[in-house]
Amino acid sequence: MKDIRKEKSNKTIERILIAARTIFAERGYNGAHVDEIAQRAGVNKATIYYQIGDKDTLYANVIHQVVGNTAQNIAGVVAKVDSPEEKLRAYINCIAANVDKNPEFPPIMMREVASGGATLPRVVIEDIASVLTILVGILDEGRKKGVFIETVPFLIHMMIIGTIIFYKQTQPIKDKQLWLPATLKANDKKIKAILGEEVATLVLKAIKR
Amino acid sequence: MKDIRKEKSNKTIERILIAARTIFAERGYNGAHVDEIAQRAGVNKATIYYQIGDKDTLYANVIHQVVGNTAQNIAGVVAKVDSPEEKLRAYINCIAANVDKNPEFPPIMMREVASGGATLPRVVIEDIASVLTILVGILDEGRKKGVFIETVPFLIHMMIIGTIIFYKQTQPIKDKQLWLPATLKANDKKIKAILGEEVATLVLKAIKR
DNA sequence: CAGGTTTAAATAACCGTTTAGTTAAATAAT
DNA sequence: ATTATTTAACTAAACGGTTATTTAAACCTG
Repeated sequence: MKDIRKEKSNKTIERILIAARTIFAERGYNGAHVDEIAQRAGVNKATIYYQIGDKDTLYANVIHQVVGNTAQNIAGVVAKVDSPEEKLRAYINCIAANVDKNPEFPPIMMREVASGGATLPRVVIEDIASVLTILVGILDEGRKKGVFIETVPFLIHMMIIGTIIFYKQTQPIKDKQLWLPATLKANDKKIKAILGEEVATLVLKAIKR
Repeated sequence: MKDIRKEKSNKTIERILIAARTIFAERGYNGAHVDEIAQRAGVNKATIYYQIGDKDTLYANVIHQVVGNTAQNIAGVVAKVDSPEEKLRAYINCIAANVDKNPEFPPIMMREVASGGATLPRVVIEDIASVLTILVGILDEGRKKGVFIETVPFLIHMMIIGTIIFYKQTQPIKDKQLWLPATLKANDKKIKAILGEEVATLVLKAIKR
């Protein structure tokens, strides 16, 4: 027996969270206005306060939804393959796929990092830590087996995530501008679909013994 | 015949710009309050409007000061060496050095990218384009000489700048947190001084034929 | 009608910008 | 040289628009 009221309010909450995610991603925390989120969600502003709470709480919900699932995905995907190379490929591809599915991830994460992670909820920080731990395991195993050189895991992770996020987020900026030489716009389309593979190839080549 | 008033106002403008740079970097455009900048600079709020103009103008001044000089630096440094490998090393090291000298660069650039570069002044965009053009030249020459593989220059640039900026900006966050495994904190100090070299080595290894 | 849900309207704090006025240095007039 | 006038630099206070949050009334829905 399903409670229709609950369903309705669930739908309302859903709509609010989707609108909030979009607008927080577009304008950042301070640039996003509750009025605009309400309008976008098609609800009255007060409904947000009734269903979710104040702006901080709303933002925490959004960031948890956006960043939260990535960690478990990675753990699952990496466990499915054997060699360190394959694991690293899976790791990178999984991040790229998640960014792809979640266009709000890059801007939100960027602004979060830019402000020193001051507002990052504990949960999210733990997610990131667990992802990092997985990478350390992969790199360590590869080094022990003699297939990877000695590396600084934290730097490698920043290389992976920095490359993916920056590329994804600057792509639209580049496309909108007419100022750059044709050489740059050339090999563009063919990458879009396989950014993860491209990055994986580069990183693997960089750290292979 | 020296005009004491002029000297005084120059010092005032300087103080305002320094304060503004710090606070815009810390909090972003919307999070930065003119009141706080004035307080930090030790001047009355209205002085900012008298000497510089409104918040937009103030921000444009800051971003120009922070991003402006990097482009010319790179061009100069790259021209000094010969082989594509050396040129790329110089390119990467120059960016790293600039980020090092300019701690406000990462957060400001990140937020700028996050918001789709909507507020980037024309001048800054031209700077970035000229830097990209230099990289295209290096990669092209390397490929023609058979020392580099075929690459997507835009992706390589995002790899370089993404890695450096993300690493620099996440370092303090990481250090403040106690949650992560000791393995991660290990090889840390020895990198800090030579981040540029480290990134250059990785990128070169990745794109060498 | 009774409960949860949504809404329009009100509130209050905040923050960018302006204004009107003060201080003091530089220049002109006596 | 002393006084008067102009000008640059700065300041305190206020203005006005914006925006997060609250309130109380209307609205469903069972």
